[in-house]
Amino acid sequence: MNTRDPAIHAKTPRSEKAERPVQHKGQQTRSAILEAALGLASHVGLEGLSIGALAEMTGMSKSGVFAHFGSREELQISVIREYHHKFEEEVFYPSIQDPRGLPRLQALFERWVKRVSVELDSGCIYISGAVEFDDRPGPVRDALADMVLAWHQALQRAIRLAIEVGHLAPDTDAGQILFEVHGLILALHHDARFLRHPGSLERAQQGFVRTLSPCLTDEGRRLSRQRGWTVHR
Amino acid sequence: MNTRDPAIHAKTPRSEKAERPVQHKGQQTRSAILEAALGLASHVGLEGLSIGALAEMTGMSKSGVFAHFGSREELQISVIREYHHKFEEEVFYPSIQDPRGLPRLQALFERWVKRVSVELDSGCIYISGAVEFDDRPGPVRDALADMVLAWHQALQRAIRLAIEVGHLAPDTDAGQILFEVHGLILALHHDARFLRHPGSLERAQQGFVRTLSPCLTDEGRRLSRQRGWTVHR
DNA sequence: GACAAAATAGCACGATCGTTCGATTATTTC
DNA sequence: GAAATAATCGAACGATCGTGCTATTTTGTC
Repeated sequence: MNTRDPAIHAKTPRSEKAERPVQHKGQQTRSAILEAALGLASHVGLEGLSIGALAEMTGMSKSGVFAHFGSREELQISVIREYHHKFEEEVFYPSIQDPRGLPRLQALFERWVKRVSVELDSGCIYISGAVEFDDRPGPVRDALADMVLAWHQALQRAIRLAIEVGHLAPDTDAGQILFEVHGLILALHHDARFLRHPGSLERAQQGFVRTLSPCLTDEGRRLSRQRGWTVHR
Repeated sequence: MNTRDPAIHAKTPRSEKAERPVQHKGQQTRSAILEAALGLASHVGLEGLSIGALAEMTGMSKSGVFAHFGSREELQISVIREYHHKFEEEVFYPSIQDPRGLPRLQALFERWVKRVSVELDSGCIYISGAVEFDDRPGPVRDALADMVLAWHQALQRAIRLAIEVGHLAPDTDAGQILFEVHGLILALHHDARFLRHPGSLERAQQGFVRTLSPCLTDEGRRLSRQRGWTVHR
């Protein structure tokens, strides 16, 4: 179901549906606009989003597009929420099917990597948004920060779980691991998208095993070997 | 001298001075504009730079500002070059005074960290620019990529030097180290500036020693101990 | 099919953007 | 100090931006 309770909980309330006459045409074109906006924002950023361009893409009038959101800010926030939803659907949910511990952690990382690097040609709104709004307070920034924080906390939970099930050493600093792994994703985004360095994907993956390597327990080492992890200097 | 040959070589030719009548008033206000632009761009990004805002900041007319650059693009490129120059002056040159090997590498990292995190309140144009222009071909992107690449190569040289002098193991993958260390800086920029997490600076520093740790030779380990590096899991 | 409501279009507004051009002031050169 | 040149201003341009208002069309309900 698409109304599934999000497991990457964001603080933003989702109860905005109180329509009476059950109309669907509106929601339908709203979704179409949102999808176009998502594609556009991933190229030109959330700040680069313009209602005029969106109108042209969807073949509507400017005011027609505008009416669905009421303001540019609300449009931006909606785009962020839409991206969060897609991110949950493509990265989080499939990965928590894997058994907790190293397998799940690797699944999360792998899908995250895929989303950031290859993912057709669209950039990551979490990353570009963070740069655009690190100096701009307001509701857009707040919404973005909520989503990013929720995702980080979900990741940290997965790391802690790997400690609890005995794949990572008990004195492992989950926050530190998260910081470094997040850095790998950001470096990947930078090198692959901006510098267009080939081989960045392998660099990120190698970084992942290099980061976790010193934290592995005997059981974790056994698991990682059987998953084909090879760690170079 | 401020016309020192840049050691972080960028491919862009610097021979644009062919003035005859030795005028200085122009260059002087140009510098003032550029400084204001640098401050503004570090807050709102290179794309957020507007000539109108710059005119207001410097107390000039729009066309007065404009005349110094001839186009918005040229202004952006000039800002990038100015930032590169400042970066060289504050990060690169002071660090290569340190002896080659681990000391120099740490000095480079430390100053880089400082530039990205505390540096008053201004963000890093290399980082924000990379996100803004990863999808936007053109001369601005090219200029930015040149500068970033030059800096990365300078760093990689420092890493290779650390291998050559025997602080890092001979089979160390310099490119991989660069990738991961760069990731630490990006994560720092993200967590400190966007999420405003306290303690991000320590996370980055701990990440630095964690990344280098498995590559240290006996001599490198001795050196790092005497520099007070403590590596946790 | 009539009626109500929702969805969309059309038009105009003030603002700001980068840019051009001619006039004016400031600076440098002789 | 005069002449020449550089630096700056002021006004205007077309474009695009977000937004508000009023029609008009489309949709869902009975």
